Amino acid sequence: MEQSAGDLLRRTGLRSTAQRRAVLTALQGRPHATAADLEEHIAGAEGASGTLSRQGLYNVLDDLTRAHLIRCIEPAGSPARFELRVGDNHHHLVCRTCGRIEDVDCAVGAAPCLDPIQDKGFTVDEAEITWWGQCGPCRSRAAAQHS
Amino acid sequence: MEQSAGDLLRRTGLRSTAQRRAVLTALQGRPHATAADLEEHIAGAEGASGTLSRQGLYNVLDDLTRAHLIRCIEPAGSPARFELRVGDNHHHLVCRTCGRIEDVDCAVGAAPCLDPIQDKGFTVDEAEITWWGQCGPCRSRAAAQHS
DNA sequence: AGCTAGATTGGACTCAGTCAATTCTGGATA
DNA sequence: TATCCAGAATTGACTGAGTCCAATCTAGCT
Repeated sequence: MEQSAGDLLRRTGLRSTAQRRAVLTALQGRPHATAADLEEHIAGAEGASGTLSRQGLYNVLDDLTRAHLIRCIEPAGSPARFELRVGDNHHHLVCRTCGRIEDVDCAVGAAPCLDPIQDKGFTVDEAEITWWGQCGPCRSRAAAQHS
Repeated sequence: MEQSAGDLLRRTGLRSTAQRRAVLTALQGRPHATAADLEEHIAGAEGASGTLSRQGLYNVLDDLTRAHLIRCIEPAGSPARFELRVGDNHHHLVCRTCGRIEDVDCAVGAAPCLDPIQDKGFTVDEAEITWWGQCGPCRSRAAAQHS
């Protein structure tokens, strides 16, 4: 795991540093983590290198994003969130009540929404879709107190 | 215009205050304005009430948003932006280079993207689409210096 | 004209992220 | 395997955007 993160980095021409490996590892099983989530997890991680400065974290996230190893999403009202899934044209469902985020696969290319009806002279390179609503648990909780 | 803003407010059960009327008026012809844009415009407006505190501005924007008189969008990397167009299911094109935002009409209900393929138990009430790319002028400018 | 719930103000504060100068280190080279 | 240096990390001050709270004001009902 550590090894594969290192390979991944080297393959994309980035140096394999403890900090970058730690961020990649922390993101596994922690989809949509915020910078604060990662900072906390890495600081509390047992094992060798358990430190990473705030600035360092932002640098790493920026480097990995530009290398397309991770993706950054910023739903309204939330700090930036990061995920390992890249290049699969997936989108997001966000719960207005608890902020939970779920991935949603979307047909690539075929869906009309991926091509704006009027492109207004823009060269479009990405379509980002966010569905807003309420997740099951929050809906149940709201119904239970039927006020 | 002042009058119609007042009517609009009263019709939705909100008090017609100088500050709220000023914000609604400022938003006409200023689509996708940020809070700072509005603050500056209102402070510099000739006519009677040219003041509005920062907190007041955010309160007004919040009130108007909850009354569905305006809509708030927050493209990644940009402060919140406000617009008068509501309830018409339109979406946005954003230029990665200059930040310009254009409205794009989208087929209501019919487009597959408006219904997530997997809803993961969510009750979805809004689909928000942002197309990212480069606008015509920025593309020309970039091509001109063909570096 | 008076009253009061609702609206606005001012000022301190938080949160997320950035800048700049210095120090450190991965990994290519000799 | 030791050296070197461009790329990476650290520290700490700083900014921008928005929020909190307590005091004051006012739209519009009576």
